[in-house]
Parts: sequence; structure tokens; C-alpha cells
Amino acid sequence: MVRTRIAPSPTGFPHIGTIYQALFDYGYAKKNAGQFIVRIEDTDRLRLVAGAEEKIYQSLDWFGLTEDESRRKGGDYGPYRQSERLKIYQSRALELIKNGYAYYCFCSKERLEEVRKRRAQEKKIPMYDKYCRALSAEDVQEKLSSGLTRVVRMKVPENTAIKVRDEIRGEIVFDSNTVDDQVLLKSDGFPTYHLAVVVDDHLMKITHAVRGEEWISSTPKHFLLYDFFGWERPLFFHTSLLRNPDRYKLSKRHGHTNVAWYQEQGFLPEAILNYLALMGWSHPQGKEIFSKEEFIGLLELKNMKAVAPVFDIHKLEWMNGEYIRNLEAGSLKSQLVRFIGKNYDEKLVEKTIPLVRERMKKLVDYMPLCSFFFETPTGYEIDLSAKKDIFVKMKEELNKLNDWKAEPIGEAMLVLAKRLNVKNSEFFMSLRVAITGKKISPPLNESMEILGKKDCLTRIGRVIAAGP
RNA sequence: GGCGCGUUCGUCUAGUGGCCCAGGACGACAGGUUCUCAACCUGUAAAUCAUGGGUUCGAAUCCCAUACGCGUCACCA
Repeated sequence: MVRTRIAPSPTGFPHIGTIYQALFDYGYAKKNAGQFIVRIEDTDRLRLVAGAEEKIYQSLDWFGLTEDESRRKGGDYGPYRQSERLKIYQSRALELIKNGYAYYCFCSKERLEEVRKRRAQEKKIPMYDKYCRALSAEDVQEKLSSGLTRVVRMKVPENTAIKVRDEIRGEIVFDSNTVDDQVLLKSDGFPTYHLAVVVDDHLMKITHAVRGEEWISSTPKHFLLYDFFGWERPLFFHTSLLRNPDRYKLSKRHGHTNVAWYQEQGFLPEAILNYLALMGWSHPQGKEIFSKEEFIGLLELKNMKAVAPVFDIHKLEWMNGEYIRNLEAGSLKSQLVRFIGKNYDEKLVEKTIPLVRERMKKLVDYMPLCSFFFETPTGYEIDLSAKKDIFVKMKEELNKLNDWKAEPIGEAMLVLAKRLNVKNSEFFMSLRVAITGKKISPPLNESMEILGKKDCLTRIGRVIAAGP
């Protein structure tokens, strides 16, 4: 049985990196007919953001990465929110103390600060000096009963090599002297990530822990904890961090991390997933475009690369364009209608789709291309005032047409251009601007057909009537 | 600074000792198609496989060192 999880902390908008993690977690679970779990890591009370948890679920649904177990879905291993599991962590912390693997620490923030400063001056690693480890049992008892604030720290063994295993990179060895006596239980009774993740992964029977590379350096703490508890540990896979073109870790300051941004731009969830799948993983046949299902069938976590890829928005846009072009017409229409809002005639939108689908990379590209279908242009990108004679002739010829279809329209105009001895490009550009207001537009004849004879003649008439 | 991870075209990558004077994709550029822009088709440029040493008949692939990049060193996750 394979069980995977994402463990986001509800500290803001859903991050694209969380989706990246979720894709591999979800994919691997599904490939093995296992479960994918969402556990909310809300142990940092100061950084909580209201509503963030809901947004995480909504994003997962949007991407089609819906979890099997979570607070909203239920499951046999709940609660799925860490703030509701406090008693579990507390008793586990006590257990560690009892067995000599952890100890109470009464050091004040000020003292810790001082220790850190001193060690920094001595050019040593800024870590805890283990002062409270040496406290006598009586001392501890006394401080405890006097109600002194305290935390629980893990007792990291000295002078040993801690071997951890990452399934992507292999064995990594750490010198235990470089591993801090990590706080496990904070003074507010909440666990730190390190205690919580180990306890929860074990209790929730997680088999494959997929998480970001930033966790590698704290993995020795986690391995130690598993040993302290005498638990079997899951397999660990540290995926590399997504980076910006400037090579830093993808962050709010440096790039687009907010899932909402991708939605606002009109990226399709399938396209984003496909793109994300190509970061650190590649299709065995070198395919670039493939479905989520195909990805799941082929996914092997071990084959992931350990290099941090740069997130290339241009390639994502190309891929999104591919998806838009391959979308079934009805599906494109409904997505487009949802995207641009209900104020537009759905039938009209439907008619325009064949003209613009290969011209859009994102749904947000639709309106700039098609607004002229919905409202008469108010300005013209080219000055048409010198061409009024041509427009008069155009109007005449068009007016004669009974069969208002793209082809006859085009033919009639071609004939006229030749008769007037005007270059095609110049002739059609004038007409284009008169009809659409713009130099760049969907195919003209087809657009005019959709617009209708009356509307087109009116638009040309406006140009003729305009001064000077 | 300590520790850790990483390093193949601008970017994502293929490559696990001979099939690689390194293949694909995006992007760029050029041409074709064309009433615009796209899409589509064809082609071009682009990687001394970070550098330097080994090992080997043979290395992008194995080993070592150096450089560079990133991550991490909290009662944040």
C-alpha cells in the first residue's frame, strides 16, 4: 500500500510549488492504487491566514489532484490538522523524555540569542549549547513546578555519523555534531515541524515522503526521531526546488508563485500540470505533451533529477497554447465563457472560437483579439481619413452581396482591390482597421461574416462619415 | 562561515563506459504559406558535457580536487 501526502501550512495563497509537490504525490499514490493525503501543518500560530486552508482544497480540485483523505474528506487517520493533534505530540514528547531521548529546556529567548551571538563571533555554527541537558533531575523538577516556561529539545548524540537516505540522491552522511538539539515542543504546547512530521507520517502510515529539497539538512533530525521512537520510516524523496530565471528559489518577490495568478491569466490546469511534470522528470519516450493519466502510468519517483530547474514561463505559454488548440470546441467555449464572464453573448463567443483558438496562448488573450465582435471600435490604429473614396467603393460592393459569407466577401474585395489598383495588403489593412479598429485581428472575411452585413456596412459608414 | 545538494545548448532535458565530433523540446534566427497576427511546414545557429587531474584500449558517463550556484543553519514550515 502506497500512501503519500502534502503537508502545506496555511500561511497564504496556494503556492505553485505546493502543486508541484502534489502532482508527484498524487501521481505516485494513484499509480499504485494508494492514497494521497492532505495534512494541514498549522503549528505556527503567528503565520496563520484565515481561509488559506480552503484555498488549498480549491486549488487541488481545480488541478484535478483531489486528495483521498483530509479534514474535508475525512479518513481513518485523522484529525488531519495538526492543531487538533496537540495531545498526541505532547504525549510523544513526554515519552521521549522518559526514555532519555529528549529533555526540558528552560533557557530564555535572551540567553539563546546570546549563545548564538557568541558562537557566531567564535566563528562556530550558531546552535544551542545544550546547557539544560546538564540539569539535574531535582533542578528540572523544581523549575517545572515553579511554572517556568519550557520547551522540549531532542538529545542529539555526540560524535556520531548520522546516515540518512534520500531515494533520489542516495546515502547522505551528517556529522551529529553539526545537528542542533532541535526544539520539538514549543512553549505554547505546539510541536515544531520536526516532531509533528515524524509523528504524523508514522501515525498516518505514510510510505513515501515526497518533500522539497530544503528539508535535506533537517532529515538527520527526522531519522534520529524515528530511531528514538523505534519506528520504521517511510522512503524519502527530496524533489528539487523550482527556481526563477535569476536562479533563486521561486518566491513571491522573484516570480509568479500564486496559483491564483495562473488562473487569472487563463492557463489551463492540464497544461500547468503537464509543464510541471517536465521539471525534474522526463517522459521515457521524450514526449513533451502528455495527459495526467499517461504521466501517472509512467511515473517513477526514483528517476527524478536532483537539479533545481528554472521555471520557464515561455515554455508554459507555448504548452498552454497547444492545449487550447487541442481542446474540444465545446470545452474551450465553456472555459472561455467562465473566464471572460457572463456579460458576453455565448453564441457569439462560440462562433469566434475557430478564428482565434490558434491565436491564443492563454485565455486572457481572447478579449484583446475579439473585443470588436462585441462592441464597435471607437478608435483606429491607422489614420483612414485619406482613404474615404476606397471605403465608399467597398461599401457599394459589399452592399451588393446577397450571400454574406466569408468567401464571396473575400472575392468581391479582391476584385475591387484589383480594379482600383490598390495593393492587396494595403487594401485589406484599411478594411481591417475600419472593421476591427486594429492592425492585428482574426481572419477578416470570416470575422465580417460573423459580424453580419449590417454591422459591417455601418462600421465602414462611420469611417466615411468621420471628419475631416 | 559550517554543513548539505547540485553543475549537458539561453531554458527544460535525453544520455548510467564504446551506438555522442552529444539527441529532442521551448525560445531565437532565416525561409515557405499568407490580406494582418497567429497556426502550420522547412532549415540554421546554439553545449571545449563547469574547470583541472586521474582510472581505462576508450569517459558527458567512474574517482579526486577546485570553482561556481543553490539550500540550510529559529520556540517558521
